[in-house]
Amino acid sequence: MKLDRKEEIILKAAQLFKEKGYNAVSMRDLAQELGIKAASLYNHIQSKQEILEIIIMQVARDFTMHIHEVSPKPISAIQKLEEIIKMHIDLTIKKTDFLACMNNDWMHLGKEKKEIYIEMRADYEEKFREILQGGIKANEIRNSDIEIMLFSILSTLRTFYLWYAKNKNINPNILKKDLTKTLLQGVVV
Amino acid sequence: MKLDRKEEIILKAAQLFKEKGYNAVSMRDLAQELGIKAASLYNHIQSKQEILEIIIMQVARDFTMHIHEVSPKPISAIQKLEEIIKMHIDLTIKKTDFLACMNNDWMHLGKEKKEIYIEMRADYEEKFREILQGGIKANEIRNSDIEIMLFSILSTLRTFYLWYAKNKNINPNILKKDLTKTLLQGVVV
DNA sequence: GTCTATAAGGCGATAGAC
DNA sequence: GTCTATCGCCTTATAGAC
Repeated sequence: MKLDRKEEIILKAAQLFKEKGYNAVSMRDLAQELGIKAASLYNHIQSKQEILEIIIMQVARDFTMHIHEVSPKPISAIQKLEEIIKMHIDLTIKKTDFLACMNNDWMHLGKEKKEIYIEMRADYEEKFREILQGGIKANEIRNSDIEIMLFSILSTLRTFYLWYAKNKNINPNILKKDLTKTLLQGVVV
Repeated sequence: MKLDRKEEIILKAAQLFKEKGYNAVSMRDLAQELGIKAASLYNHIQSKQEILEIIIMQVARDFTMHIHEVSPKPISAIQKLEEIIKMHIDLTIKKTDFLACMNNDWMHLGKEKKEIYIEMRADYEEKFREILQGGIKANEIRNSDIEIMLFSILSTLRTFYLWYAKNKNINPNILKKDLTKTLLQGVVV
């Protein structure tokens, strides 16, 4: 699996953005990490912002695609939530840096892409909300404040890359089981 | 309640840092928001970094102080968790901008303060972990992966200012009840 | 495809007048 | 306490040689 130069640049950029944040990484920093000069980057990418756009839009599309796949399935709300949690963990493992980047630096997108991102995120949350509502109707999920349940689950899933960074050796299947249990059933006996 | 100039600068800085991130806010931006020139800021503060340090260290101390207060109380683990959740909500309401700043920009602290911050955070997590462990021993809390339970609760509490920004009119007491219920009991019926 | 050189402007911070 | 003027450095990005 050979990476072309552009992919290499984007992967390294995502790694650096995750560690220091978009604005704290200069094109000189990025170039140095790749063993070239800053000017040479511009043979492969148009601008620093383009790198950020590619990173964020790619992973935003992944999430949007997956929830639209899970949402209409003829399964219970609980089973849908289990699939979504599994999906978040898989993406956290496969695309840690991209995910961190999306979470922390989306506000540094250009005007146009930022609007698209915000819309995709709202769409994702709406699909999630519909699943919870379906669960309440079917008496699978507690009839409590839906916005709080939504935020509680989603905030943990969105920042889970922070936990994973310090626990990389865990078995993904055990992880999925334990996180699902905690998010759905809470911590009380 | 009259603010002196330094407090005014720090409050406005926290607000701007929350919106754009530390590195994306220049001293010229900050000064303009206050109706003065950038050079004038330096009569009140030593450097841009000093502003960040004051913001983050203040709220980090608040959290540390409170958990050391709750931890030794002769109450059940569940009651301790309830008090901690209440405390997070109170600080989220009272110091939204400071909290956002701490969460997003702590890595831009100078070397020395960054080390102190990381240590305070580790101490906070350790106290939290001890409370969960006590709860497991007393059979109040499920004997599941403690690190996952810790992260699940803490990640929601730490980013709760994002939710609160869009739901400012909610009654704090109802909020505390609902969030506590969701974090402790989960979402399943 | 990478290099050197450089443009054009923003950055944090200081000096000194008022 | 705020101002104007400025320093020295860093920034993204381009031009043109090799």
